[in-house]
Amino acid sequence: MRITKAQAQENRDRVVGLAAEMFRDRGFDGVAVSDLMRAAGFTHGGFYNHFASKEALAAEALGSAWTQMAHARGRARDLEELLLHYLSPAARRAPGKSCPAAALAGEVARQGEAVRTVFAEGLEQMIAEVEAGLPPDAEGGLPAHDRAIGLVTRMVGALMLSRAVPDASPLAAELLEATRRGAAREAQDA
Amino acid sequence: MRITKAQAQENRDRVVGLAAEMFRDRGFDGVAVSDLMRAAGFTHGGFYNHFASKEALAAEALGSAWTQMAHARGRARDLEELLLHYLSPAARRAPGKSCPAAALAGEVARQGEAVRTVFAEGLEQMIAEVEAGLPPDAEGGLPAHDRAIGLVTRMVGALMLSRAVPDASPLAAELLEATRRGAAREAQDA
DNA sequence: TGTACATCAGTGAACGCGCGTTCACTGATGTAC
DNA sequence: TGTACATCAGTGAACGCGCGTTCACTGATGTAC
Repeated sequence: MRITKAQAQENRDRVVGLAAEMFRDRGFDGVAVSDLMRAAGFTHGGFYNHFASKEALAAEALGSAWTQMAHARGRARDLEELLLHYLSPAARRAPGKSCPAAALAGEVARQGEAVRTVFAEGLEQMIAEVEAGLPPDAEGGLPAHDRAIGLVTRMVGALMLSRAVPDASPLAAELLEATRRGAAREAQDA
Repeated sequence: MRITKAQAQENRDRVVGLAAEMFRDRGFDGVAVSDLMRAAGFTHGGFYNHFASKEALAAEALGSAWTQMAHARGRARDLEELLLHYLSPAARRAPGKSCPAAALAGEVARQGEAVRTVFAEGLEQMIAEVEAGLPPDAEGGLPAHDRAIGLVTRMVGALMLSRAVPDASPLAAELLEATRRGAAREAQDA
């Protein structure tokens, strides 16, 4: 049953990519190793040929999710367009294809150092990119770094809270829309 | 072994109160029914004399956590003092005694309707209280409700993200401090 | 280039463990008279 | 007020189940000659 080294690498990549999506959708605890391997088209026994543990995969999958997110950010022309996508009802409905922070921050806080470090790196990069898209500091205004942190915490908080509230609740949409208005204003004029 | 009705009610209350703290500290999945009952000084078998299921308790405990939080908010003299407590390193270190939203929003999104409804009610109340503490609308500024949502999403997002990042990471403190500065400014002048 | 053998990705059964929940039981409390 | 019995909060063993991880095995690939 041995297969090509290239094929093995491809299989491994598929598992990591699937994990990046499934973990965001259902949480780390919500995805069993056997679920994941079955989704990838394998039996669960082979998992440990590729990964030292489920937590080691979690760290890798989180990194992969951040990379995907960074690409999605790159596709937006400016901060306003980014906000529109980030805080869309579609993003709310599809955590698996959206921001890792909004989907996993709560669980990451209870994970080991490796996972948290990867989380911090991705978050730092997100803040830096948002900061780069901001208008220059106005006198009497806050420095761009503070403003970037304010925007990112608002984006993540709003998406997360909107998902926690019942789908039919007016709050679900309101959180996204109000944050979009408030954040867009900050993205334009300091 | 039967005990007084008053004693039984007291025992039940103790379990709910403990659950409110333990769930915030370790997440719903991180607290076993037997853990909880042992912490309350009982064996686990009696749990179902009081609660229909673990999820039913989760809904009640979340309500209890929100009530505690509302009392803590009431103790703050103004929005700025509230921010100072909410975004303090002490709050970061003690999720069990802090905001239910920051501790549980991610997991709540994957819970049943009952839990999510209780979550929405507590969040709505928090937004309303923050709104009541805001300065009146300035012309050309955003309405107070939008500003309140902006503040709450920032507070929750910042606390949550700060906890997800390694304790030693500069980001952990930076997220809290930058958000405190930015939010305090918004709490004062529109 | 061809042959012999070591490697190792994937298989599927098995492991120990902790989980949520159920249940027969106990005995002090609550209640009907 | 006193007595007889039903109630039910708490006990602790047991349930079925799914989890992360391990392991002996398979057989095509990779490698040494």
